[in-house]
Amino acid sequence: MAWSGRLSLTPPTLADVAERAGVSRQTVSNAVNNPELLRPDTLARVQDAIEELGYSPNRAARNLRTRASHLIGLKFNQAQEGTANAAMDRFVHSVVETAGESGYHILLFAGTTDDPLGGYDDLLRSTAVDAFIVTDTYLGNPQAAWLTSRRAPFVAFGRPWDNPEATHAWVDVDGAAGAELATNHLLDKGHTRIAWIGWRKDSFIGEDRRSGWTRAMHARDLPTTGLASRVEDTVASGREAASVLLDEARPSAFVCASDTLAMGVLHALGDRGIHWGQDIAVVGFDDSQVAQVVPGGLTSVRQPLEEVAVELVKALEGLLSTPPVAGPGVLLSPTLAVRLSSG
Amino acid sequence: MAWSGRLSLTPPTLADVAERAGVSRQTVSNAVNNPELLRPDTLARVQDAIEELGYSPNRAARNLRTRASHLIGLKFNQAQEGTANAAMDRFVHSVVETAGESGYHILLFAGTTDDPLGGYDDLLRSTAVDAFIVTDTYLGNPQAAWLTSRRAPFVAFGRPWDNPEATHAWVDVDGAAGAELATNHLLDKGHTRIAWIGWRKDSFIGEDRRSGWTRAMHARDLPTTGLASRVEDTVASGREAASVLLDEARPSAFVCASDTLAMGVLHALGDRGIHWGQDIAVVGFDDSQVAQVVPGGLTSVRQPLEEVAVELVKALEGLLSTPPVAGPGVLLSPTLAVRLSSG
DNA sequence: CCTCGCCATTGGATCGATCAAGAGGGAGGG
DNA sequence: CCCTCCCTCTTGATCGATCCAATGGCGAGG
Repeated sequence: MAWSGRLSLTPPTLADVAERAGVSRQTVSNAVNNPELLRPDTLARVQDAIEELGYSPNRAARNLRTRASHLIGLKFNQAQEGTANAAMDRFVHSVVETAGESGYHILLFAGTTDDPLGGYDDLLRSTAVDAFIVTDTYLGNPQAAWLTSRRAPFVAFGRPWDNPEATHAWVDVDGAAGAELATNHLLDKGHTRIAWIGWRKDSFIGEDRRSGWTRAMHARDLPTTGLASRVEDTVASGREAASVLLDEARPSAFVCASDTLAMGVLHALGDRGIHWGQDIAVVGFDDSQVAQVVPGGLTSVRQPLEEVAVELVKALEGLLSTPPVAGPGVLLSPTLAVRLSSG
Repeated sequence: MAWSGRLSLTPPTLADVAERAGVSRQTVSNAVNNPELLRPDTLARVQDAIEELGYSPNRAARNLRTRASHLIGLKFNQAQEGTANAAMDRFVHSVVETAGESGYHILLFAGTTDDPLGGYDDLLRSTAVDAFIVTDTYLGNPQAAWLTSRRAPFVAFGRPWDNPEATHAWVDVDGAAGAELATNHLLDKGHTRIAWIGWRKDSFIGEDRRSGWTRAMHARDLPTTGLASRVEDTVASGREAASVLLDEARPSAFVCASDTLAMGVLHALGDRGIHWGQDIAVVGFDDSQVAQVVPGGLTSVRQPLEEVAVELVKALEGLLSTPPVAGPGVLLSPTLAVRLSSG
């Protein structure tokens, strides 16, 4: 606090504290970083001086010497307009909070989808960040491989689908388990003809989630043929797919790979004057804000993003410790937020 | 690129480049920061060396010497669960992108609502950031005053409602104009009994938006008495308020201070079997994802967050230049995203 | 041909912290 | 009584960039 009132605009340095406390610079440094090395009375004296001067170590100087910035790079991907996938918001918040507790801050940088490596290179070379958190591990995304080749420490939110040999740390949510959870929820309610609306076949995540639906259906000896549709992740596609399925397969419930698609289903049901929730059940995926506020509420699979953040930070701490500890992948289980759309 | 293949894990330094190019360190520094000072042939030689070695200036060292980190602090506030206000997502993305173009990165830190100053102090004292972007300028938030007293450079997204004397830079969106836009849109469609559902009276922002509705109504000599309700920003409150208004005031349209409240209205209309859009029009505020994907779409006032980001960064650049240039406040106009809920 | 002035370029000091050794003093063992 | 060891604290060097003042070379003018 103190220095803010002084005329000089430069914050106090370690040397200032040392002088005031009548000790050497190194002793002040130890008081901050290795208090157990000091005699209790000396420690107290130094801490008093720190308090009086309002001293806080200069990060740039510390970073320069220790070759660590305590910053974690995260590319901020904006949610697509017109979709319901607002997971980034919750995820980023969790990461910021968890990382903060471990002494790390999050540095955001912009990313364009057409240049997936943009930004990483510069931050890495200028040693601006200690590590990265990589989020979009969609098919063919070269980030992980590239970062590995650069020996850059990073942790991925998302499995390395296209490369089972990948050795980097990752954390993911079991999408199949989520879809299974949703399907079983509907099965328990007595539904037998449960349709699936998911993403196009080239999406590993979509196929993973779909497999959960298949698994749950087959476990009860129920057929899945003709009950699945794979489309783009837009409301319009979901609506269209639902419409076709309603005509051709007469399902009594829908499980969707995203809340966006689920909204499309609600739309299609509304078109026909069908009361969703009562007549036909719908379950979405991601527990977006949309699921939460749509009248009645949309039952949706909720990813444990807070846990994901905790695991990511834990993995990062392992990577950045000496010697680095590369943990294996972590797979977390989602939960189901039950609302009126499933009856 | 080159150094990634070397055995040594330390990136090349300015001295390495200097040696390779056969010039002094200062010349390399100039090649990077003041190329116009060098003779063209020298510049080319140095740039070649930089390229060959894959050199990028070490940020910590640069930050230490120049006393600037080129980082902007931003407290990341998570959207409330169960509300539709996902503006943070769009806003942060815009800021990250705009700041990036000016050579700044965004450093996120966590904030708890009960300790509004948490995080600021530490970042400021450790000179981790050059400036802050402050977003939640709700009533009684001490951030702005506190930062001013610390002489910390910052720009606010939001007017200093409770202190007209405040001299800091700010950027805001004209909420009154937004509500007026929405109301006029409905008036043009022939509605005359247009209700308002807004926030509690102690919200400056809420009262500002409300004034736009009043202004538009009065401009056409239409009454507003009995047509307004002020509640908490939740779906349930909006639903309840709409229900009461429907019984007591019989409006043919609703203008709401948020998409969350508008969703409550849709809910109330659904309860009564009223077809929103056709029978009764509804307009929300913020153009959240919810407004975009709800069946038919919710007409909503859209804040020009991209422009806001541009103005914020512009103001920051002024503040951080030497000498600092403190711009006045900037007030931007929102637009209206028209969808089916308004007919 | 020599001197002056200008501009590109150089070498040393510096930012503020931590690292790596080393110094001083008291306790314990021979 | 002396020596060793340990514990606490100090001193000088260092991280890699930029600032500052000074040097060198070159062309123009006398």
